[in-house]
Amino acid sequence: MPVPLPLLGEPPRERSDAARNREALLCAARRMVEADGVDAVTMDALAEAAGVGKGTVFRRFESRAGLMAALVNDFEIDWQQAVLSGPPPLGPGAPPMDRLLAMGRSRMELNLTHAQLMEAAGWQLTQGSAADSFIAMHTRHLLGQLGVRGDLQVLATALIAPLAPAVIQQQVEAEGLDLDRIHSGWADLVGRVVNG
Amino acid sequence: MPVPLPLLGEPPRERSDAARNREALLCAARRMVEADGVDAVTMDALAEAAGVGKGTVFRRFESRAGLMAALVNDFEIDWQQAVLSGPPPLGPGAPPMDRLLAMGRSRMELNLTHAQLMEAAGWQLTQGSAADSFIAMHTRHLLGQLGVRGDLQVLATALIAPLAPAVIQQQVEAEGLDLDRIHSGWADLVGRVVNG
DNA sequence: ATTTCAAGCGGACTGAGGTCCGTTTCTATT
DNA sequence: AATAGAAACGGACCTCAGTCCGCTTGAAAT
Repeated sequence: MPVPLPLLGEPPRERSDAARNREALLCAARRMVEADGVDAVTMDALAEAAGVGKGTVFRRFESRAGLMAALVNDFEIDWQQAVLSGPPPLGPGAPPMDRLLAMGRSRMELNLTHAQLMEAAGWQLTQGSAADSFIAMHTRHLLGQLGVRGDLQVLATALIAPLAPAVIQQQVEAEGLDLDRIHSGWADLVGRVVNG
Repeated sequence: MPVPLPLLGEPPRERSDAARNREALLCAARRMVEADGVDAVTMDALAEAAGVGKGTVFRRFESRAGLMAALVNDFEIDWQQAVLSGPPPLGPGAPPMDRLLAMGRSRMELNLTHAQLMEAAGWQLTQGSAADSFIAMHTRHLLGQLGVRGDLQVLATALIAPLAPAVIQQQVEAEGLDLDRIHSGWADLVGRVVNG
């Protein structure tokens, strides 16, 4: 019988009860975040809200940070889709510079909106994981199209660093700047890099 | 009698036992960090090592992050001194561009060396506190001297962001880049900004 | 339908950060 | 030297992330 036949290295597929619990946990977590904020999501409370044991929560998500990363992942997927195949200027079709500036703006907004969640996700996602890797790649790609010469890997990393949730949040909430101004400054920076 | 006389708003001076305990705690903490790393510094262990109660630790430093911030503060003071009145090119006397590049290099090294400590200090210091404020101010000042036009506050923040401990650490430990390369890339960025 | 057993489950338990409050100690004043 | 009261102290106590292990269950094979 043509069973899914476990391909080399593929995890052997999730059991149905496991899948059900994972969904229940994610749903409950989203509800709790929406209702009472990120801090209200304790692992015990989440387990109870989802009607499972605490051990199950950790089995599914490893840690609190892992859970938060899973929540952030939804937005991340959408955003990557928008960049890869959404409408211009964020998506393909617009001139590279327009796309780069749109990416910066869009990322600032995303990072500001979900700053708390991303903070709670910690290293699991904020730094060093697939998300950052994707942005760096894309930025590098656009810089290349714009004819920028130099160490594009390091340059791209440097250009996205100011978009980090903590940096944006600091500027908005402590220094009282608005996103327009921050984006203008960043656009200025990008402009100088491209025309340097 | 010429008592210190409490100047308006000055905190009323620390009691002698409090000062003694603060020193004992900081010493013990430094020893523990050196001996077994940042993670080994638990509040209970620290209290016992310093021979005080746990409540005292929290009275002095508010939180674990606050304690770590106090430890980082030592290095921070030294660094700020070096920038303000140390030998060139980091200190005054060298051309602004030399100073700026030296600042970047020096800060990268500092942030990489104490990445764990700074991470543990969290928002207390990594973002939004006096330390960042000082660097931003200084960067802005140098950019001004270099004749850079534009929103210097935002521009300075953007230029400093890639020096953040997490960013440097990520590049060195996960991407395998060395500090020379990272600094070259950053210098390139700065050069483009100044000559843009 | 029955068997088998890996995967999943739950909740008691541990360890660490942070709080509280009754007790002790410093210091200013008389 | 005695006194008063504010500041500091200490450690029991609370919450919450994370672990462990004996029990249960889903699904593949007979």
